Amino acid sequence: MAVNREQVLRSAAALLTRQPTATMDEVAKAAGIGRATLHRHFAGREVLIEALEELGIQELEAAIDGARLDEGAADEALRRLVERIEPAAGLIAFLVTENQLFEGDVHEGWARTDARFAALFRRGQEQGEFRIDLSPAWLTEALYGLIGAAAWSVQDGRVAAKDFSYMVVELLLGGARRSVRS
Amino acid sequence: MAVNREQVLRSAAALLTRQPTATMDEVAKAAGIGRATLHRHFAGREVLIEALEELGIQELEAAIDGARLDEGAADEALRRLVERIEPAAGLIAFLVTENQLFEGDVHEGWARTDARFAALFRRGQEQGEFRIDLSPAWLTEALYGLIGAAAWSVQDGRVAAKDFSYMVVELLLGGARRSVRS
DNA sequence: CCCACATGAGACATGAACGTCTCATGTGGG
DNA sequence: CCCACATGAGACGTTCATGTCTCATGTGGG
Repeated sequence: MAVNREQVLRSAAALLTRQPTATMDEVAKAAGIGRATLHRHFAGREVLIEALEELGIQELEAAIDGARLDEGAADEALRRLVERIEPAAGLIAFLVTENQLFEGDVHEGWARTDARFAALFRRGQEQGEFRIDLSPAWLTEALYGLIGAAAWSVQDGRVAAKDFSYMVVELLLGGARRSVRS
Repeated sequence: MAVNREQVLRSAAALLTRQPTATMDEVAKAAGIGRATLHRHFAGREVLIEALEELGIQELEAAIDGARLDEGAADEALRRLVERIEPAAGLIAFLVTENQLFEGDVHEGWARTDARFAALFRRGQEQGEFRIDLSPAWLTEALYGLIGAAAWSVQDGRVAAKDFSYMVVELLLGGARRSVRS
């Protein structure tokens, strides 16, 4: 009887990832509930987006935790990270774009994840694994960008879904990893 | 007296790049003209976006032409390309996001530029400069993604504007260029 | 078994942006 | 100099999504 909040959020995330401009009515339909019920659980579109942001950050932080970024080689840690991010890539891409669109204050959680990403890149630089001429801040932004590009490409069928993790990690690592150069 | 269409498009591009959800009224204000006049030149928001798309593709193709992608080493060609794209990066990022949002048929121009990008990457692979385990299609998407990430980062002041070209090219090339690996 | 309560469907009001229209104005070209 | 014409300001009607409300319904728990 009682609506499963988690389930509603999941279906909303899935829909909005594909169709960011979807109506509250469409979100409700996608969740298999009425628009009124949707409003009873999420007072408005803004609240719904905030809840999705909460969910996305939660999953992102879970991925970071699970990847144990401070253990082992930095490139291996990055590999573990992207693999764990993949399931939430679509949602992350949606939220990043959403944050780009509206100038309202950003959720504090993003600062936390940004810092943890940057810390990984900094560690890699200090240990001599990553090149130092690309700042951790840029590498962090680039990671978000590549995740979004890959998520959209897979969604539109331009590239195979199974290659997601490989493509992102290999492209980013190749650029971030210090290599023999002339 | 007569409104300068080009100038209106430029200011609209500048505004929408920063604020993609800007109103027609805001676009008009930004151009220093009345909303009615804006409507006289661009029948509706959709028409305005189409005109901006035309402008963006035009600049992108001009950048591609100027970069002479089929001359010299592929990595140098890519370097020339990104340098010439930079001035239009914000507009390109806006248009790519816009295309991602709406499911309406995409402008044919994107297929042309995509093909020329992919051709460059393919040439690099065939000449042994670029690694072959990342498809030209993915490298093309990654290039768009990195350009967008860099444009937004610069816009928000997270990274320095002068580093734009260097950051994009170095990260993308490092990943695409075949390097000594274990 | 029965009632409380969450739900679904839909009506209704609101607000925002859009597109159209009118009219006064001022300038630029003939 | 004078008139045609593009412009600016704003009023107006329309559409669309949103948010609120009511009411009938059906189920689940006591």
